[in-house]
Amino acid sequence: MVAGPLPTPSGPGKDRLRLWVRLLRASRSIEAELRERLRQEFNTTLPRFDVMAALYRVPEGMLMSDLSRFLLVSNGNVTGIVDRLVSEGLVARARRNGDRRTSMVRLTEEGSKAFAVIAAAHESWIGELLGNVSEDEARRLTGMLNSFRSNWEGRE
Amino acid sequence: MVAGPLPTPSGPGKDRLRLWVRLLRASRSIEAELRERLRQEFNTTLPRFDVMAALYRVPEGMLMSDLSRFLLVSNGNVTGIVDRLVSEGLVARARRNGDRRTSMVRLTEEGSKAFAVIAAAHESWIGELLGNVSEDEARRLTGMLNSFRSNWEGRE
DNA sequence: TTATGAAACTTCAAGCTTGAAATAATTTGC
DNA sequence: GCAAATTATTTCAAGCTTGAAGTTTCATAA
Repeated sequence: MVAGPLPTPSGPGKDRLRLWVRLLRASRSIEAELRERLRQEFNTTLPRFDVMAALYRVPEGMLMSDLSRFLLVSNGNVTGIVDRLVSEGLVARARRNGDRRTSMVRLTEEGSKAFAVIAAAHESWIGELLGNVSEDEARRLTGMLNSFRSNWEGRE
Repeated sequence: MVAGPLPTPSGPGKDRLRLWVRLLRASRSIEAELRERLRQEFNTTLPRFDVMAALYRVPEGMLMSDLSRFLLVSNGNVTGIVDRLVSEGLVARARRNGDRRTSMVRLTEEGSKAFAVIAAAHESWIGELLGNVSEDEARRLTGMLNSFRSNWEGRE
């Protein structure tokens, strides 16, 4: 995945392959740095941050399945992460009257406060780590990344 | 990480944050698709593919530590993946005379043949999944991604 | 009704991943 | 030479991740 043959290859499709390798290396580097800082500064993890970020947008909460779809991870995965967040008092499950299979998951008051602090740091880290990209360039890159999403997304 | 607040936020730094979210979602989607196909078609995993791809470039082999640096994963991680590849007969460890702490890890004949087949499929998958990106656009995107690597890389 | 199927979750085993601690071998400084 | 520091690797516990199998609840319809 990450490898790029050393005598730089050429041929049809090689440019896309190279793009993918770069994309993956970029996101892995940034992820590694964020994970490290989240651990050092806030004693938390990236998956927990992801879940809290998703919930922060929606005070009324989300279903487990919505959460898993939104975060692009499996159902069973979310169960474990939410379990840990619940045991830390940052997240709460609320059984619903209508459908007893589902439960709304939401940030607790404490979780919401904690997340706001972490999110502020997170945003400034991103600003630092992507500092070489101008705001304008960032917008253009974002647009280009959008364009190739449609190709495989929404198939499941 | 993946979350983007729904009432689209604005302000200084928001464009970089949005870029990061897109970048991460893009690479996660593609990774998920590749992982699925590697499993279905070749009964293997992304980490194993990564290790084999790294080794394929260098017939004489790599040290464990070079492998871990190259793949941006921890040392202990590589140990486990290489262990499994060795038990599958795809990779071999060779103790060196010079330095008995280290061992050269290389693809076996079988591993090399197997990888060539998988790599061809992989490249065509990438061509398919990034089909919306023209070759020209791919080159430009790659260049832009390069530009912001230097900002945090090579710090450790 | 009531069975049949679908949907929302959880559980589970296997594998991946990390950071820290442990081992072993080499290098450095005295 | 030899202690101390460094380097290369493995081991380990904890957590993340997946796909598959299992449970409970709901929806459909004969």
